[in-house]
Amino acid sequence: MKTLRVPEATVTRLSIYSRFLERLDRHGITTVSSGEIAEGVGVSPAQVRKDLAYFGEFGTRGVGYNVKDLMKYTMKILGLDQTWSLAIVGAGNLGFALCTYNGFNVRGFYIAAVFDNDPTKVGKKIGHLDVQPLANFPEISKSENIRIGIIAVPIRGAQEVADMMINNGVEAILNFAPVALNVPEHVETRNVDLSVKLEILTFNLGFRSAQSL
Amino acid sequence: MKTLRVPEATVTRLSIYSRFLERLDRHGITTVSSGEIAEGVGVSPAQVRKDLAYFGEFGTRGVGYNVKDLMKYTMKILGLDQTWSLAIVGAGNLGFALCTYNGFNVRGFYIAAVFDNDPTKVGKKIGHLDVQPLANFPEISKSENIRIGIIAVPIRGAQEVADMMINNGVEAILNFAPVALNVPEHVETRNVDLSVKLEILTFNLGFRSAQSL
DNA sequence: AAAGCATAGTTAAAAAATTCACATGCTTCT
DNA sequence: AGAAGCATGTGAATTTTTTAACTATGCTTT
Repeated sequence: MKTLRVPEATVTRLSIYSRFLERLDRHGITTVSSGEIAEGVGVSPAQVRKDLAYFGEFGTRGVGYNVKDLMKYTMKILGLDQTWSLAIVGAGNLGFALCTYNGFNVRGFYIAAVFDNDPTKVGKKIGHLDVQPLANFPEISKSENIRIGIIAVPIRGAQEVADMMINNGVEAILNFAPVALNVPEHVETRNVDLSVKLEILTFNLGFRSAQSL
Repeated sequence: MKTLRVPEATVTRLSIYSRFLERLDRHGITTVSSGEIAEGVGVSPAQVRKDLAYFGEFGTRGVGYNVKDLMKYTMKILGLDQTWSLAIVGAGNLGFALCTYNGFNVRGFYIAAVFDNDPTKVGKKIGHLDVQPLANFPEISKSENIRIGIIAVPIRGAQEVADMMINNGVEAILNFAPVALNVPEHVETRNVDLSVKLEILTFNLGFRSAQSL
């Protein structure tokens, strides 16, 4: 089998292209060129073509790409031709926001359950969900076929939650706690760190002044 | 002047190192090696040293780095030796979560104001803040010296909000709407896209199965 | 039907980022 | 004081990623 490592940056961009195509489709646009995609998402046309080339040939020379088709292909590649059930652990403000965030549903994610071990939160309603005690995780993750977990607890609890998830069959974790999780090799994790991007901005604001000295 | 472009990945990691050092410091640890930092944040020791080398020599050969000092240096480099006033536009769930998120204060960010033009939201309290109508942005951004704006509105409103921010002196924008903003060259923007990382996970879950066919 | 045009796909070159390996220099121990 | 040990800092090598240039192909128009 042809084993071709796909750069993570390519996957990231694919996700962005995919969303952009969705938007074009909603606007009734049927055809798009690599240049237009590039312009729309802020990369180079060559980059767009190169990224897509990892996965096949999706366009028509001289014409461009069929929006609907390419959208479907990209979603398929990203594994979004199925619905993924998610479990969120942590029903604080962040957990709450994630639960009510609409962007997930649109992309085929379904938040199946929210957990917290704070007794003042357990039982509270978030949208159509009741906040569950952590003790219910094994049962629910099984019945809902949870393969992806989201950690929205403070640093101190994050590793413990991760371990618990993994013990219950979770294969991938999206971690909002700013800490590197220690996980077995077969488990995928990615961190979302809300202040990193902000600090890139402050770095650049400062660096620019330094440059002009 | 020595002009040395610093890779964005380096800045990203610097932010992560910085937070890790903060944590070590809170635990009373005074000295740390590149290897320990690397282990703690999940990169290679050489990477840590290389990243730091862009900015100077902060360690002692044979010993390592002084935690407190390196923490201060990294924060200084990131521009966090001052308090940054932020304005959030969008008081939906995400805006709310961002307002109440504690991680920002810790790193020297201060949320000075929240805006929304939904009349049902204006005037509501989020923490100590009243949600302001967008019309108040010019006045408040001036009096609070807002240089960084956060966009937490849906796609459709994002560009308009960005334009408005820029017209009022905002120099950097953190954008949570999944769309590429069109901004003048002197304005820095970064997007935070909550579903991209999730889609990297689903890609990897699927790709792994594909590999083992 | 043929020619021209536009854009995808591909290969090669360039640039960027990471890793490697070692020389350097501080600290400690004898 | 000297030697040994250890971890930094750095220049070179490697790998990865991006950019650019080129080629091929399908559509449209004449």
